[in-house]
Amino acid sequence: MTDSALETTRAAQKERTRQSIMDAALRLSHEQGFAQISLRQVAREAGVVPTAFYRHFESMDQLGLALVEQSFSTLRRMIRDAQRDPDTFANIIDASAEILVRVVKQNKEHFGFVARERNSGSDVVRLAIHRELELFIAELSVVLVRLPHIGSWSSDDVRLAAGLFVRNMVYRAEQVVAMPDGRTDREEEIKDKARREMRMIVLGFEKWSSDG
Amino acid sequence: MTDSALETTRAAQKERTRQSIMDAALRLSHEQGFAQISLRQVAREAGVVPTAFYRHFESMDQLGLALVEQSFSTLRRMIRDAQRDPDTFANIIDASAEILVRVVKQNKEHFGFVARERNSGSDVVRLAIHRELELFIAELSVVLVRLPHIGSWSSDDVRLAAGLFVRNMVYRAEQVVAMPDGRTDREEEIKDKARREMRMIVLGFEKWSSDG
DNA sequence: CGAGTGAGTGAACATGCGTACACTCAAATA
DNA sequence: TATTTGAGTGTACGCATGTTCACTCACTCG
Repeated sequence: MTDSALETTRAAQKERTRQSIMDAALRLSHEQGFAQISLRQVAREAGVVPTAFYRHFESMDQLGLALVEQSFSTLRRMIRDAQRDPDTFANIIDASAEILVRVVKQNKEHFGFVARERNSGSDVVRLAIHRELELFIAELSVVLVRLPHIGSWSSDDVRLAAGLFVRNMVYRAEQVVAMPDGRTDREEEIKDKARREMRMIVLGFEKWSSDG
Repeated sequence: MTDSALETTRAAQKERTRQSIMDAALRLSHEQGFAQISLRQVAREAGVVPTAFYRHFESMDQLGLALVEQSFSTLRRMIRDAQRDPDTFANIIDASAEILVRVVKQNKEHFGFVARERNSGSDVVRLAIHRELELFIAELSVVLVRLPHIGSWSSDDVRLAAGLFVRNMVYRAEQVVAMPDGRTDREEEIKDKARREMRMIVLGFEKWSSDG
């Protein structure tokens, strides 16, 4: 009846199994891609019999949707933290590069999942990711519009700029995910490239607004 | 013995079958992704018995590599044509947007294949695509370096800029591929967005060189 | 405490898969 | 013309898959 940390109730045990299925799927996806893995593989990796899978998800597609949701809640936490950080407005570029690399490194499975499944796999998973990325771009637009040069732009232009930013961040996130664990030199290199790219884009912003 | 157009020699027939296998794979990939399709599906779609597949490719991976090669030869022809076109230097942005949409529309299967399989599927196909994209970025760098503002940059910066350009073009190419056939309004919209994005990036180029 | 619920089990199934093998029979070659 | 070659065939195999069904038995709740 209590909901303490070491819960042994039925509901808590079910939740634990559900999570171990999701973790197993994330782990296997990392090596083969979500669309390539089978229900039986997931069940095996999760230490559960294939039929037990159905107690938690009605199909692999539903599992995929759950993973999309979980991954993007990580992503949203990232942008929320970034907005709270006072450095963000002082120097949005360095702060963004820093936060990007740090958070992605801490959540490789989730970001890897989004980056990988964004353009492949089942339609339902791909569409869910694209919808979430659109939402993410919309959120970033709200942040951008408060920046010095951008306040006066059309909302269409802001969206376009936010899209450029997000797609570039997703690309660099992919590289962080692909990075071998020990290589902090590669990490600095990626951070530096992300920084320079963002600077190029932001410089474009400035010129854009002064032109028109 | 002659090599006329309607060749019926053994070698010509073999080539025809090989091509029909590649076409079948491209068609099926469009709907399910290359990694999801089976050797037997490909053979069936090509109108050939499964074992005949092995007369032409030793595995699905080898088929995938052949498709990467064929797709990129299309891409390379595109950039070569763009360089020949005198308008390109006069107005690189409008010309690029125009060429991008036109050529991608004419080769949806190939561009779709590259866009889709770039981040998924078998390791060997993914790595081959990334290598080819690096080559493509290198080629574009050679074009960029001859533009007014860029001549004085470090080669590292040129590469970075070329990367921004190529990744954005790949993204817009994806959209053209995903576009329903009749929708020329969507086509103009994509072209317009590509143009504005490239302008933003290029404006960044100008400021970059005046700052640095 | 005693009945009922539902997470997890284990056997069974039809299906599609990759690949091995022995084959045919037209075109190429000698 | 007689022989060789090799693209395409047909059968057969063992294996992994998704889903079904009847089951157990610990936990929940009246």
